[in-house]
Amino acid sequence: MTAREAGPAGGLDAAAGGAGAAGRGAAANADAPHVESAGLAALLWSEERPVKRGPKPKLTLAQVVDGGIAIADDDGLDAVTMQRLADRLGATKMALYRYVPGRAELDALMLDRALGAPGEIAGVQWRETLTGWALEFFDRAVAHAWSVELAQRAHTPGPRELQWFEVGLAAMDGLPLTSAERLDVLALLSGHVLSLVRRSTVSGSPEGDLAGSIVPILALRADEYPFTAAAFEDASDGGRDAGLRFGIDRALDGVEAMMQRRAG
Amino acid sequence: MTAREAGPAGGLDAAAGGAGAAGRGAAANADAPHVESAGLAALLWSEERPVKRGPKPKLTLAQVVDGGIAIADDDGLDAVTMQRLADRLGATKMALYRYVPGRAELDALMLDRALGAPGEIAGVQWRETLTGWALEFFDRAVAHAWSVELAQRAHTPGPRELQWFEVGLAAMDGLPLTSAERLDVLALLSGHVLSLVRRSTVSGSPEGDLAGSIVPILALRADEYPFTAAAFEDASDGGRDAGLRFGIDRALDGVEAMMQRRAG
DNA sequence: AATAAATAGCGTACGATAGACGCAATTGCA
DNA sequence: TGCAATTGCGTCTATCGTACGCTATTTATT
Repeated sequence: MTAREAGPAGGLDAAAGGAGAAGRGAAANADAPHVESAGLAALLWSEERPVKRGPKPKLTLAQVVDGGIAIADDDGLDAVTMQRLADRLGATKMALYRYVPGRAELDALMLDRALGAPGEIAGVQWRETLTGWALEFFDRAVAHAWSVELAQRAHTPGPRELQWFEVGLAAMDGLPLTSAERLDVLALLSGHVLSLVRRSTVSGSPEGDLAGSIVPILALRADEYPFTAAAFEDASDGGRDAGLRFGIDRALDGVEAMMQRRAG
Repeated sequence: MTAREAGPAGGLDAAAGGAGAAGRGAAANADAPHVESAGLAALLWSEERPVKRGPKPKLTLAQVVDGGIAIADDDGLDAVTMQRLADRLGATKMALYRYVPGRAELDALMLDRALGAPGEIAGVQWRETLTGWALEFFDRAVAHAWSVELAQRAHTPGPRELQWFEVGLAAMDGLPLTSAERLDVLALLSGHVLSLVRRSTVSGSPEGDLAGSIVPILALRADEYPFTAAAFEDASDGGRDAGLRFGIDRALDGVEAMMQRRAG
């Protein structure tokens, strides 16, 4: 867990300039050029290293990352241990460090690969484009529920994550909004989406969500929490992802209202 | 890591009915009545156990939980280990298990205690009340930035967390919204708030936020991500928590717009 | 063709984690 | 005065990430 400490530890800050890296958390296998100084950034942007001398690698970086994703999909993020990943790939634990500097970097690679780049989102109107953006983002995230955890940690964004930004911001091109406001819109939407992904599929277990654990408690203490008890009783049979649409629609209603107010 | 697996493992589902608990993940120290069958729920609602026979406990549950909170405030959630907590309290690691069944339960207790119950939120209008609700929620969460992580995991809500629901729902009493919609409003607001808390204070380190790590990357690849590069360049000197107000205001604008549409 | 230089795989550590188990000392109630 | 409950905690295990260095393999150079 210590190693999973978020923040700019280890090789994360190496992306901040290329020079001055190799600090205290110097990567394992400093002798492995495949990985070396540039650290995470080189991995995320898959900078090739054509120098070929020693034995041929048995694996590829993509295999390692995909293996991690497969394990996470099956049994959750915590099941992705170097040992289990190695077993799956038919290698030993330590062999993996020839491909990935450490667990933190593996996480970053898994995230960027699992989310993927946004597809072509139909829509000429900003509003339907942003709605599609949020819905597609949701779909990607629920498909790999563990990715939410990684996405909301401090991390170095990968190329595909930046693509999401790009597409989202492009949808707002020409609107009467400042740059900060555009980013705030995406933050509001993505925060909502990620929050809902968590509720939808917490640990993949049935009734693992908040409503599932809150209802039996409220049954015993309905008098202390009248509004809450009533709300959860009424809403128990609500549509599956109605909350997702509701939040997106309300957020964009709000943006629209602000722009109209600003225009008139 | 295995033990920190989120979801209804261990004693979490014990809250789901009282009966039928004590499954596979039976709590440590099954011989300790202080903790025993009821598990987390009994702890969260601080059900007393007046039976006094053996030696007097050196500590109290509150001391243990507060100790954990203090460590998390200082050095983050990952620094809260049973060992360190024991050192701080002048006890041994294993002694703590007399007060708390395990790490997961400690987390739940820390969360409920750190967030606390909402204070008296001034406001007669629903809108200003909900704004105050969100802002106060933000303040509480930033004061204990680690709490976001716990709040967004699957967990059993404690009494104070339910109080937040209650206050938020009460603010919407009488509005033309369904129960599901009221819950969705709170989900949208809280998702936004928690998301912003993460951005504000990721791992407590300077420049640990997304903008901090994204800017240097964009400097190298501005041509591939023109909108993103431009947006972050413009917005770099924006107000601190302007994004918080923006999201809250937009969300509530959206709710208002929907109600007006519905009314007329 | 022979040699040197890289590079991959990985065996063997180490320190830290959460937690199981059981013993010994302490205390209240009969 | 004992008996039963209860606390503190010493010991032990399984698992985690990963540092270090050896060996085998492959290519580039001579």
